[in-house]
Amino acid sequence: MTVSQLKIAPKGPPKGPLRRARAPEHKSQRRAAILRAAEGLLARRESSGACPVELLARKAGLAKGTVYLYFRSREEVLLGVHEKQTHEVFDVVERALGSAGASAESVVRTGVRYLHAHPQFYPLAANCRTMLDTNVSTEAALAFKVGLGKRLYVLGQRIEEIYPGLRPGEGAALLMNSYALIIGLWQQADPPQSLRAAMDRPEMAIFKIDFEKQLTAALLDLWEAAARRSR
Amino acid sequence: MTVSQLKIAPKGPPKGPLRRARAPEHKSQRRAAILRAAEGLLARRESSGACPVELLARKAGLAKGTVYLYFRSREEVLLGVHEKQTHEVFDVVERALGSAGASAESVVRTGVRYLHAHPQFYPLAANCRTMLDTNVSTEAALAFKVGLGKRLYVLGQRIEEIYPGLRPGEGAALLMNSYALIIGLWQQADPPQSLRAAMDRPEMAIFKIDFEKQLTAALLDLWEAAARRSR
Amino acid sequence: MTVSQLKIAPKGPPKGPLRRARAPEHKSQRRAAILRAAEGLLARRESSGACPVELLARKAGLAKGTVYLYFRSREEVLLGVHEKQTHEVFDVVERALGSAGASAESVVRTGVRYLHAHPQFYPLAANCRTMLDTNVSTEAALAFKVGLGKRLYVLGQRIEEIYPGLRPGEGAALLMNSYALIIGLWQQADPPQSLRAAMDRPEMAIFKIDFEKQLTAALLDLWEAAARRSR
Amino acid sequence: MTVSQLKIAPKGPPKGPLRRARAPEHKSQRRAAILRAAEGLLARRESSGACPVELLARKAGLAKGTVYLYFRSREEVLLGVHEKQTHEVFDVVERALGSAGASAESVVRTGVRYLHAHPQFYPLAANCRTMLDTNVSTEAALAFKVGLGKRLYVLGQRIEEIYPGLRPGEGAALLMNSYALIIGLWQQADPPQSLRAAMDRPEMAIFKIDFEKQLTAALLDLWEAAARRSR
DNA sequence: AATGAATGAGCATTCATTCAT
DNA sequence: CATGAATGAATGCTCATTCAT
Repeated sequence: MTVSQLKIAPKGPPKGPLRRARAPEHKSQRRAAILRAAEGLLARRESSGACPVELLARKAGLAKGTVYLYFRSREEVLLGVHEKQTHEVFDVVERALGSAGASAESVVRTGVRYLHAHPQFYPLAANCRTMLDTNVSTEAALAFKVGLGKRLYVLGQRIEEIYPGLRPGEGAALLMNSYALIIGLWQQADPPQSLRAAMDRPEMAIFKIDFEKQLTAALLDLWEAAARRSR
Repeated sequence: MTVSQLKIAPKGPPKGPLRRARAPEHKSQRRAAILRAAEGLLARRESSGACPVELLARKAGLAKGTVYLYFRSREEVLLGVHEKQTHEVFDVVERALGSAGASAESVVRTGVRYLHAHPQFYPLAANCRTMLDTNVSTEAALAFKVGLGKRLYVLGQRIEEIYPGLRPGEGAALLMNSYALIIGLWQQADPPQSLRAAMDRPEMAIFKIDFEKQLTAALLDLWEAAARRSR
Repeated sequence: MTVSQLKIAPKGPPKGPLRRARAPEHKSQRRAAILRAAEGLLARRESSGACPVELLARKAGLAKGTVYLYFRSREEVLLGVHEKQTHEVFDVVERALGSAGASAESVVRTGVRYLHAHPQFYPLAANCRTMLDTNVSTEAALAFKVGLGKRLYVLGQRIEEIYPGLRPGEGAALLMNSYALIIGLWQQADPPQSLRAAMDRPEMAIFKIDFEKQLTAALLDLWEAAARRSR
Repeated sequence: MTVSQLKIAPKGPPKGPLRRARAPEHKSQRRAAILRAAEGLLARRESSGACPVELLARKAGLAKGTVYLYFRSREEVLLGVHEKQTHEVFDVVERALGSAGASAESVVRTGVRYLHAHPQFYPLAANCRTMLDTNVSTEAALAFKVGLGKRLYVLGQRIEEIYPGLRPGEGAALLMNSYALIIGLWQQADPPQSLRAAMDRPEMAIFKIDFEKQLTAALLDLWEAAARRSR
């Protein structure tokens, strides 16, 4: 083994070329597979959005170029992951809102519990604005936003049914506020990598909060204020 | 005009001969000048935080290397800007809390009004978590956080004086929640560059919110919930 | 001609469309081409080993990034060149040792003659230690050294066959000493660029030695001393 | 302490400006002090020649700019250190050659013993050629070489007195060969930083030589060959 | 469709040297 | 003379994206 041969040795197990996705449903499957792989990868990475396409692809068992057959840019992959995760959160909230005896408390607690179990949601959500500003086509950004808007609309209406005094749009606003609080509070509460070790210092005590508890309380404040307004 | 400046035609605005900052107070001025230049630059840039050091330096009328005499990395400059802006917000809140007849409403409105006049605060604040994770020394991250924590503590206490029923720490938590809501809601409400043109479509109507109004309302919900709890 | 090459006029020699090296043997060829290009470049450069990657790449008809597909760092390219040259020297010595009637004199003269015809060997060899200390992975440094060691071992044994009285290892030591003398003497004898013009001054006469002659004589002293010891 | 103040805090103990060196002898003293400081610094550093001027200056208790009052470039400082060390080696050899009953063996052993006690000599000596090629004025390079040449001449003559059969110049050549062997063998034998840990592997055994012993033996071979020739 | 070799713009950072103070 | 702030050229390397195979 000479010096220059070092970089040439095959990096992984020799992969044969993947079976080709020809039918449309196969394409969707592959797209989803990429998103799933990316999600798994981001879950482990602390650096919120930095993630070379090479890694995404390898994790999905694909070659780099293949990713670009399904997404227009790296950021659109990440946006896709974020979109998926967001809709999953909305799914949970939707079910909670639809269940018998749904209340602000039950919905909020269900949502927070879900997020606690799926923390990979946070970093992408926190980076979403930056992503949309960077290398995402208007088309993709629009698709993402419109999809989000629809859910906000539908779920907002359901909330307005629960709290009949709310004016039109206040349900959606409540959701948006909740979403904002979640993202914002995580950004404050989750210590960055470089501070993990320093969190035990007395000066940092003020930041050692019980994230879930404080979030739940604040969300309930928002939801109950809305409820009160509707009476 | 130094020798090396003569070699090639200057690329940017003609620089006058730069006075050297020898005295500590001059150094502080220069440091502040860099921060001010960066702030001005970021205000114009949509890409929330990305900004080549070369540009920062040129905007400040300095050479690239000079920036590194005052900051350890590009990210620490940005963190410095964010720190400055955050303390300015806290200053405003502090004054509002200290004025006679301070109420949740007066404080919240003052804060929101200030932010409305200083929108350059938002993008950096939204990116703060990412910045802290990227190329910022533990030392700098700690200095930033500790400084923030102190203000949270002091102002939190003042809030607890206004609302005497609050338990210790609830004032700071209220501030943190407010901060979170502000950042989070801006991220949702401020349309990214690529969507500016598309905001008039009907599908996007749900996102065309009156940011200040909705923020004020939500903040008041939080603050009044705290007040109610303290009774 | 790729799209991006069209954007700006090419800075260097016009590049034909580069065939992609997919098969392992093509990769080896490309790797060898980079080494060859680097070797050629270094031969012209007096600065013994400094050479921007950009230049290496251009000389090889490649883009900068491509070099990093085949080598981990600039220094590993140079180490690769040095490795190649060193093995070529060893090849020559090996052949000389294997020929009928091989003697210290014949081997030494053959080696010196080869070096005389390939002076590009010297500057890299003289810089080898520095290279290994700078930006070379342990892996690469090890590969280089182990490869070298094997040849020293094999050739050392052959020398011990010629001089049967040598103790095990003395053959390799003789080679190493010879190598050391070659490198060391070149460093003394080859005038640096800045002194080329001054070599005719009387004070410098002492350094105007007949490099090949003095080297040959000293090497023979070493080899014959070994031979004598073995009797 | 805010983020941006971090880089401005004074780095060392506050130094008053140094007493000015006005008289010529003071200048020499300062020059020597810089060389001494640099020597001390390089002794600790494994990376042979890399050493920011800032560090050199700080180690000497001076400001960066002051160094440039006494040397034309960083490399000329290093060359100065090397020159100093080389002359110290020659001093030792000179004394050994001058002592009663001087023999090849006594001189060689004395020299090797001295080097063993002053290993900081090696890295600079090994880098000398590169230094002379990089950023050293012809004037400085010439001064260095001429000074070296004089000593080679004087000591060479003394050797020729000991071994009366040597032809003129063979004494100096013997010295030069010895010097070459020393430098060259150190480069082979001293493992670079990245390989320190790997030296215990069996494949590396061939390089785990007893440097002093092998060097002494080889030097004696050279010197005794010269002696024999003179008979 | 899939691959991964090739590309090269982009950028942070270092550091020798200058020169205003 | 001494200082150290200011300079900016120099450069290694990454990585998103393209496109020949």
